[in-house]
Amino acid sequence: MHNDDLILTQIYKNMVFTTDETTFINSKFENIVLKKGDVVLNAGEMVTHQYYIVDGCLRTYFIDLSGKEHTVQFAIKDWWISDYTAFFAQKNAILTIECIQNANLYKISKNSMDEIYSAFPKIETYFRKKMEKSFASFQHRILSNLAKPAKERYLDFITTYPHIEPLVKNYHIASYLGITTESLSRIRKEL
Amino acid sequence: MHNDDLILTQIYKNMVFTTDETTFINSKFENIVLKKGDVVLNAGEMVTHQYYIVDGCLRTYFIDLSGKEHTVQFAIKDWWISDYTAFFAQKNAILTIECIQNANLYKISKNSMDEIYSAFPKIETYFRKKMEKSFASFQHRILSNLAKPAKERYLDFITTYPHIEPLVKNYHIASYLGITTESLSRIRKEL
DNA sequence: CGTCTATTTGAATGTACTCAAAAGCGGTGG
DNA sequence: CCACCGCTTTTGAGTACATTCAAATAGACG
Repeated sequence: MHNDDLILTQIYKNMVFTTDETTFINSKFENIVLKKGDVVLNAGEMVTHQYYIVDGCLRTYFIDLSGKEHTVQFAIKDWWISDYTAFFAQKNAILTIECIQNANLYKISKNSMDEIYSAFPKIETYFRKKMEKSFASFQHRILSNLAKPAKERYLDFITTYPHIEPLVKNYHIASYLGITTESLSRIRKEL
Repeated sequence: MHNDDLILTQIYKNMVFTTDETTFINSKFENIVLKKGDVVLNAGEMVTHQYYIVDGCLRTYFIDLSGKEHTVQFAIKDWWISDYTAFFAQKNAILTIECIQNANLYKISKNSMDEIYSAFPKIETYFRKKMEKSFASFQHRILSNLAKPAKERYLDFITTYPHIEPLVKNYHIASYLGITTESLSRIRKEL
């Protein structure tokens, strides 16, 4: 299989395109290889792209006024990642995107996405539905943060994302759960 | 102006439709009048509709295992409200939608939305963008909950939603901020 | 083995919580 | 007009949980 075909078969599963369409869409993607520790996007920079993860693990985080890091999202194989708030509005990032396990990505610009949307309404539908799922998982996380104590949130995390847990450090999980590393350590001791 | 025209001019501002299109879209909406205390949707029920608010104020809330209420969203004039997680997936609600100030709504079913989407891709784009904004505000709230102490979250709330604050009780705000009424009272005393 | 990073442990502190009770506010009916 | 009732907010005292800061262990890797 030709390398360019790989993008579409992975990203737009179950969709059928002509050769011309395939060529058009593939021309909008660019491959990137990252090493652990690499930063794809720094807070403050203009956000022009979103990233599809072929393999590896990344996270987005936010640094608050007191200097503390807060992990917003982890992302692994077959997930999309960006600072979406800034991406949608074409503004400067408040999040930093960092590679935490060697990764292989495809990036695509917002402009290219918009071109694809107008050329292929099916893809807009596909992304609207993805967005709806993200919306649902964000809402679930808000409820979880409001309603559950740290220990249960930790248990939820490791059961909901069993594939992510082994790829990330405990202090990443702590910053995702909104607690300190020390508190997470104490929670883990109780289990 | 004929009453039916009102729906479209309010909801789909800046979009132009023919008479037939207007008739088609308007036929999908149904008007509802609610009084303070009325419940539009109960947790556990199938979620088939979303609601556009012409006037009044509603909220969605979640009741956790210990019986505590957690307000997920407030909504006023010109906002949409539903249990979107359940609405998108056509599942049973985990949220309850309650009217907290006499309200006038238009409701529309998911099926009707899908029909409108396929007939008018512009409307799908419009809703995708709305979804993107909701996504952004949810993310903002997650960051805010993780990064800021209760006092700042309260100040953020009253400055971000000055039109909502006078319509809701303090205990609603507390349950939105994730703190108790007593804590909110103490925070307010300090200001 | 030594160094760097990550995790754990301890002790003191602080913030928000629970439970219980008092005060404030708004509307209704006598 | 005022007394009463229900609902909302406030106050107080004791408690629980997570935090901070500092230091000790445990792992990973050259």
